[in-house]
Amino acid sequence: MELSKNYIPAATEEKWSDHWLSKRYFHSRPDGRPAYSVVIPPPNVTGVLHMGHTLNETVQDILVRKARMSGFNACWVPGSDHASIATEAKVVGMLKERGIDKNQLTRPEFMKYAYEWKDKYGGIIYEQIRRLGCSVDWDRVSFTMDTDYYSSVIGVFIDLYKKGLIYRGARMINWDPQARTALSDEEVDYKDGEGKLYYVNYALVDAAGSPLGRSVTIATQRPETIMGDTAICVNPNDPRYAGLRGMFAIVPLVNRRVPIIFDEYVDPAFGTGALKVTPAHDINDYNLGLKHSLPIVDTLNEDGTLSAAAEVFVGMERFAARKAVVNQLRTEGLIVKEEVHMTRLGYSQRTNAVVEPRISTQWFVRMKEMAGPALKAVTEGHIRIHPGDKFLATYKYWMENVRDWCISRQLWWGQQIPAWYAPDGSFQVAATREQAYALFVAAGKPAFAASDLTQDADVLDTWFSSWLWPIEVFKGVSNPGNADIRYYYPTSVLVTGQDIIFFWVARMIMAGLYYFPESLPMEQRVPFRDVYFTGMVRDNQGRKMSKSLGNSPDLLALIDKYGADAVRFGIMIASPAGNDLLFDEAALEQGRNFNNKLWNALKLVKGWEGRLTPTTWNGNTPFAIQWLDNRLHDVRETIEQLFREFRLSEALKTLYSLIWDDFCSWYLEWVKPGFEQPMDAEVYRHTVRFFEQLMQLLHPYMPFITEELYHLLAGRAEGDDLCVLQFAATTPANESVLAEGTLLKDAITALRDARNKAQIKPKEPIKLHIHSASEAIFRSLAPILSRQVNAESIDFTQEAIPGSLAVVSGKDKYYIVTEQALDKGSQKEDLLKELTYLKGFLASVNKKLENQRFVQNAKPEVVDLERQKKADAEIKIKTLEESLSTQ
RNA sequence: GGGAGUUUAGCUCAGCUGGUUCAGAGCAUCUGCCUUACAAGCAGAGGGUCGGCGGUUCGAACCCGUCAACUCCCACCA
Repeated sequence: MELSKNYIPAATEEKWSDHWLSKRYFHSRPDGRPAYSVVIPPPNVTGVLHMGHTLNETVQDILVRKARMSGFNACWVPGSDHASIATEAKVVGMLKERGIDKNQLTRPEFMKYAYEWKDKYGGIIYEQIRRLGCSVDWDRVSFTMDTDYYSSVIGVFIDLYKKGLIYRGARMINWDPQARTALSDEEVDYKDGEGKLYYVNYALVDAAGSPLGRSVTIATQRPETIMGDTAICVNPNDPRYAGLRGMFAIVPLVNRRVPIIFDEYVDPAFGTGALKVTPAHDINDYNLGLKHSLPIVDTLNEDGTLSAAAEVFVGMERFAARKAVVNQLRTEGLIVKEEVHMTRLGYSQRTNAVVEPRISTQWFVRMKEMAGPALKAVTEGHIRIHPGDKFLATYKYWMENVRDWCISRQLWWGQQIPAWYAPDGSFQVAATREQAYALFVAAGKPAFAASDLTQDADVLDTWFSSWLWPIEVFKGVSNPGNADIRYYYPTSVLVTGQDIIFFWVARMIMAGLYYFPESLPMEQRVPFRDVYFTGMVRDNQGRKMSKSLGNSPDLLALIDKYGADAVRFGIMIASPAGNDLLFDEAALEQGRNFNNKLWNALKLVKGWEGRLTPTTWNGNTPFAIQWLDNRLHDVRETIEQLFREFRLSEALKTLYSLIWDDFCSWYLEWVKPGFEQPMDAEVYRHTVRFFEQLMQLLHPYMPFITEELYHLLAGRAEGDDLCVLQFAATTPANESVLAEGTLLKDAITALRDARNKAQIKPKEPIKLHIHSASEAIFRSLAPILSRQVNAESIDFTQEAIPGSLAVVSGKDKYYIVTEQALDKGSQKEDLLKELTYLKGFLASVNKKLENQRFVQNAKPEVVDLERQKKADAEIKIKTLEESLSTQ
């Protein structure tokens, strides 16, 4: 079989992707094994996967594949989120391009376009997930607007409403007067700009309305809202205004008499310390109004012109009205000062119009009741957050300072709120018109027909559907108690971004605790046992990835260029848990190079296959095999520990080094036969076995190339595929074999370095004399050592060899004898440098040991350690001095 | 404005309960090699006052205080 020069990912990846799929390896059904279930954080249905997703998906696939190979029934549920805001914005944009205005469409017409859009673009993310090698169960694809899912969301809304956990309340929304629509917070861009602060005099009157000949000055940026003022507010602790108690002010232009109210909300240091209160046009004013029972005068129309309630300048556009009001106030001599003031204004992403804050009635979920148990689930350890407790503080802060959740959105794409309004404005919450009407009937004979009811126009916040995700993907809401939900819930681990800890993670915990009865133990109600937070992916300059910067790479292009395994490697190798990841293509190159390294190792090993010779070692296992065998045991235990701690990047680094250094650089060189020499059959058999084990360990990270190599290494029976090959139990390594390996590697490195520095040519053989307390060990290692340092002979000595080049490594001394003229200069220099360092080191250790307070206070084992260091340093110094004496 | 986090070699990061065989790894750099798997490679090497200052301690990258820079989430003050 001819193997190509380099590894070519494309064909391999498609082949295995298809094979795994046809074998249905990733399809899961409840059985006798323990479950390991993961639900994908559903990406936006119309989006493409960005590097943040790639990181999350890769982490999940690593965990899932590892579990699948470790005796678990692994189930990874894929899916997508209808993402009401983002998707609706895209659909509206698409319609605009076609010359269609959303406002001209009926709701069903719009929904038809939206579903068309979803069907067209929704598949892109699934293709990306497949190309990345994600081992998801394709039979379980879920979507937050699926029929069952939709009705589950509605059902939960109705249930919460019945329990009094959902209520209607006021909230300031962002209004776009040009588009005549409400905007989500995400659709508002804030820009700093220069504004003007106008200082306006309000005349004061007494309770009877008689002028007092005094006035109060307020500062405002929005004089056009003056006509909506319903109070003046000052701080009760502000001595300047203490005398105003019981007085009233006259609102200019409209001459409305409004009370002076006192509230600590007002900052005496800002402006004049007196605030005009306009409940209809500012959320803080609105809250003040609620607190002090003030009337609301809404002076603006939907299109941003002044309404009849303004009384003056009715119909004028708001900014024109501002100028007009200012002029009028100036004319009346009421403006005492104007000053420039830096301010931030919100602009609509859709029309670039300045956003107008507007009070509106919205639906809210009470959070206090739900936050308590959700906090407890984490603080009591029923859910463990990784890494460490880095995000615990954030979570606690959120749960303890929770605000009620506004769940209505002024959009069409989403689950429409199941509230039905009668012509008189009263309403009932029910799944259908008929059920709602029945409720009206039950409440008393209504004077209207069912057909007169209108459904609430708003839809629910996307998070109000995604908080049910870990339950409803297993049909836990729509078909309670079914086999899947009983087997797979709670899920094993949630992998997601730290930025949605509150939006999503906390709310899923709330939903799980709310949905499953309190009679069950907490650990059966929580949606997941572990949460693993990934950081944000940034570009290599630390900037956030964004479309406008154009620094967000196209995942499929990266896979085409480097291969999926290299992309996975690159994104994982420098991905500290919970920290931001600075994405750099250099890491992907490293991944590609690693692929190639594996490929070349395979070529080497396969080259031996054709010329095997019967083994000659008669039960004496060669050291190289003993050593790598134990290295594998050692690393496997390390890897298991790292996985338990979710330190996946560390685990990959460990594997990278095991494969590149231990296996390729050391082991393969140690067992490699001489030029044109045959390969020992037993050594070959072990080598293939080691290679398989390495591929198995690496498989969760780099599934394609490992599967490919597993099959190229040997013929496999049907169904013998790496992705389902079960790990053997780990056993501890033999420490003394590992120590001998270290000794051997150190000796080789030291001798090669000495050869380099003395400019002994690689082909020039040397005679080696070793002076070591570990002579027996060196004797057994001599065959490897001599080949690796090109020594034609190895002898053991008790004293320095005259005319040789001395090398010191640890406590051992080596003397190199060669025909070639030696350049001992740099070698001697090295020895002297080492000697200086050791003497300094010894001095510091001595100083410490002479310090009575150290000897008395430090732990005995620490003192012993210092004494050991002293003894070792003294031996090494003696060794060095002896060696130097021959130079 | 409130909360949280980060700061260790040129870059990305390890460093577990404080103890100079812990100042480390990878990448990049430099030197020598087209050595019979691999130049996308091999063999080596150099490189850091652990953000600044102060404190606790026999001893601090690690604990405490303070300052600075950067980041994220929330709120956005007339």
